[in-house]
Amino acid sequence: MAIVTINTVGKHEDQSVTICGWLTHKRSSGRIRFLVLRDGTGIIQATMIKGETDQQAIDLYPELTQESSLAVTGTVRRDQRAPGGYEILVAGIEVFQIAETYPIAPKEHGVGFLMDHRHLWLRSPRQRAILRIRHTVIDSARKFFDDQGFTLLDAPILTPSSCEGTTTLFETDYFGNRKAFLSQSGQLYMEAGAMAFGKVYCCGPTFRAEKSKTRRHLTEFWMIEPEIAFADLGTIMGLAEGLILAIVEAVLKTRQPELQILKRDVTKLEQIQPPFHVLRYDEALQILRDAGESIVWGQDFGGGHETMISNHFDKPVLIHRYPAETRAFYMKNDPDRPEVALCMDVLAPEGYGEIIGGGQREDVPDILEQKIQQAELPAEDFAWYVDLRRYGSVPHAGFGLGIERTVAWICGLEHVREAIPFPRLLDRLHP
RNA sequence: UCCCCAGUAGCUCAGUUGGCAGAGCAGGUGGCUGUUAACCACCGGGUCCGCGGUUCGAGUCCGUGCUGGGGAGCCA
Repeated sequence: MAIVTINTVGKHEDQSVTICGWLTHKRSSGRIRFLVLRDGTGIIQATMIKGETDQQAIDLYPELTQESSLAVTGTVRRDQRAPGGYEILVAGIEVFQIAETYPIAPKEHGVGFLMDHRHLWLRSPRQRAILRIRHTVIDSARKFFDDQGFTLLDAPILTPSSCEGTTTLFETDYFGNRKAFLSQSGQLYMEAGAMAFGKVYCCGPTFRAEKSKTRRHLTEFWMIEPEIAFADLGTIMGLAEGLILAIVEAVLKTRQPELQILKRDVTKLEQIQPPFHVLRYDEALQILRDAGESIVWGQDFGGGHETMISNHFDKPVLIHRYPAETRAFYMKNDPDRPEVALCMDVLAPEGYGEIIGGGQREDVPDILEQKIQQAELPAEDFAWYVDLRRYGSVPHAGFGLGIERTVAWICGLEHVREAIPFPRLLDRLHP
């Protein structure tokens, strides 16, 4: 007897199969009983009818609780009344375990309760849809880079000092007399990689010990960060557009059922077509001023500002050449206009905010050293980084794409916490 | 760190002017010959977040602490 998965059950019409899965819920009416099974690939209804189903299985029905693990054997039948079009006419049931009373009832629950039960919440259709889309986002992004000759280069998680210097870091004292920190970006290491491989990217977790408590923030989140040698700001702006297009295309192509579960308006995703809108910081500033915001040149945009800008457009917006003051020390200033940096952000549509940040890196050793000093960073920690400019320095650029914000945007989520299997937030570490 | 909101049954919530603690779901029992979060009847289930105060009387009003949620700043 072949064990088949629910998504392939249609190929076995009128054949006897075994399905291994969990009972999501059950119903009965007189002499007919229904089990709804989930196996990770789909959901199917199993039907027990007196006279056609083994009496032993029918007698088992009252014992079967939500989330009990079962192997159900029976005949695959096409039936209009069954969700999914097919059902199993049960011959027999083998029980792996009768589950205890399951905390997550088929009804609405509060966020706090669901977060406390995240390990079980993952079983619900909505969460599975989101996390499958996350898989596709990461997978398609990696394919995009792989196909263009990038090398995956994993960045370290434990680092001797800050990549950016400003944000709060997670500290560990494991390394004796010197502190170590959890990485907040793999970028500096990708720059070293770009000088070795030409084009590299990393994809991994990053950590920010900021006391941020908003729907866009996680304490631990994932980034995919490409870095390219012999490249300038324009190169990576094109790369960013191509990456987002590739991700959206892959999700639309392979995740329609999941988007449907999420009730996502796919027309919003279908209109993500090239070319994206490209604005200078000054132009974005003008949009805000026209909307009545009193914002002065030199100020960075807040979350509300980003939403206002992105609401002007129906696809992602690239904003470039922000005031250098608002950017990290490693950004190269525009030689034609030194008060702005050769940097760019990509704002997702529908108010999802910044999903990409990047730019061209400072490639002159003396200027970089000055910037490190101005940022009041310990020179010795960055000596290796300056070395990259001493031994064959080249123009190079890269960016980081936030996985969870991208997933939240594509899925149309209210909060990034659902875009990662086990979210770590301010004051939330469990489960 | 700051601002706003909430905390009542396992879960989601209602609880009037301060006057006997409630419903739906989940759980249990029974019924129903095709259900779609099935339905119907019945049953069990409470530190009303903690502490202090006002009052004849507090789930309700006041103070305070804790927990959770939303937002700001900062960021992806």
